[in-house]
Amino acid sequence: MTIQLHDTLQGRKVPFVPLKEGEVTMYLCGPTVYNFAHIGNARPAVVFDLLARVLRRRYRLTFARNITDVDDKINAASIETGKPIDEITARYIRAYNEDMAALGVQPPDIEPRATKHIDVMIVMIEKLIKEGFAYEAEGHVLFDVGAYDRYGELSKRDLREMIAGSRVEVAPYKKAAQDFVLWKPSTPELPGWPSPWGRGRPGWHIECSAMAEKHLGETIDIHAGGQDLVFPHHENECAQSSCAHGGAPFARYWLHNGFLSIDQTKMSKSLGNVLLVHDLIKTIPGEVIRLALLSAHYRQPLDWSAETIQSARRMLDRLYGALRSIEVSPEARAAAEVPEELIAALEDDLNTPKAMAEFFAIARALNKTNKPKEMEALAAKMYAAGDLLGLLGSDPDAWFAGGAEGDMPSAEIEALIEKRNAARAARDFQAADAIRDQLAAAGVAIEDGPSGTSWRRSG
RNA sequence: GGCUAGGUGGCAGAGUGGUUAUGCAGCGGCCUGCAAAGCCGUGGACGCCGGUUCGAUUCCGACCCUAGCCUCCA
Repeated sequence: MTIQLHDTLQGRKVPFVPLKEGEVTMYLCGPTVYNFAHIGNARPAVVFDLLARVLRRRYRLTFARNITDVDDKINAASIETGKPIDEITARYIRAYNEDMAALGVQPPDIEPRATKHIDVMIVMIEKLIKEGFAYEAEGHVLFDVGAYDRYGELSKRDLREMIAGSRVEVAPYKKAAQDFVLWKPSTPELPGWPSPWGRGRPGWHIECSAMAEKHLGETIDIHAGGQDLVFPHHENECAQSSCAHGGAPFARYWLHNGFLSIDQTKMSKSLGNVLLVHDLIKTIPGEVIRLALLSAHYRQPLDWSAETIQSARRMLDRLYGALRSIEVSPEARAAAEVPEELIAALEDDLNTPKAMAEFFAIARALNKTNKPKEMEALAAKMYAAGDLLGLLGSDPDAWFAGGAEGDMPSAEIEALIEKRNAARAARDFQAADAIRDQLAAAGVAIEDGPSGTSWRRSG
């Protein structure tokens, strides 16, 4: 079975066949580094990290995720804080990578920065002007949408309707309202680079086109990002790249993740409900956030709430619970393979809910058996599945010990359990239950099993 | 207004032209000193109205509702 992916351009799920056999190129629109990443930013990072892991099983993947480090929002942040632009971008690039790492996101193969690719952008813009797809006007260079007859194909928009419905005031130097900026002039205070059109800076869309071309070639296999980038960002990238490359397709598969809402409402600064990953990971294990983001299919909308988090935590409780007190030798772990059904689910347009159902099926099989060898093999299988999904990276006991904030130190808990077990051995159940109540009051739940008593912070 | 996605059991969330999603919660049982965890069993669903069909939650059409985009935004 070939991998199936939903392509936005074709509007349906299609078999994935890379351009070059055995090799895949993928580009994901990364962050604009003017602030910490919020939970909505984390969704594409996590989702397409998983896709990268799935693709790497079969192909040699080159995965690029850019960093936009020249942008009006960054300039605004600099003016607002009085801090130099470099300091701001360096800070948030580092924070972004730390935050994503906490969510189990593996670093991409290439992390190109816009400011390091100005020369490539200028070459591309020159080419677009030369070929008649762009024009210069008052220090700006604009893409001439009218010169490209396939504009609107990706976002399924009719150009005429867009002009009619345009709500933006059209700059006087534009030939047409929908023409977009490739290059714009900078004032002396703002970042700028010399160019044939004077000192200036690139427009947003050209960055991705230029960086994708430089690192992945003229036609890339997969271009991914959030649904809201389809228009105008990806439509414009598509137009620029295709026109600069003699009509060659820019991306062969366009993947877009659905939107994330917070308590059923749109996340926005004005509502004050923007949740930063940086803050969330202070109280919620990164693994919980990752699983929560993967708990719905990537193209579906996902609502983020206390319940979403709780639910992901419970799922991990169950998975870790199955693995508790099972020793897995390195040999067993090396021999273990991810179950085919789970891989099949992921290869079917990244059906993570189905994959999780398969994951739970192994957990159930493991809970059911009491044959040591089988248990070890199943546990090893779970760890293999966890490696693919970017989950189960902790030791099970550590997971339960750290599940929630507790004011009782682990050593004290262990001591009380020992005391309670002594009481149980003496059949003094009243004393034993009193200790259990005491632990429960401190947020610690205990479980008596055949191999002794285990505990967890229940939160 | 236009475009694009959706509307599934108490909640989250897959999937399918007729047969168990899965997780959490509920109920019954086993296990346990009692619990918990686990296991077994169980109830409960496909927005509304038509159409196609032996049969539709699944296909087709209309309608209602929701979200995103159309302006910076993952």
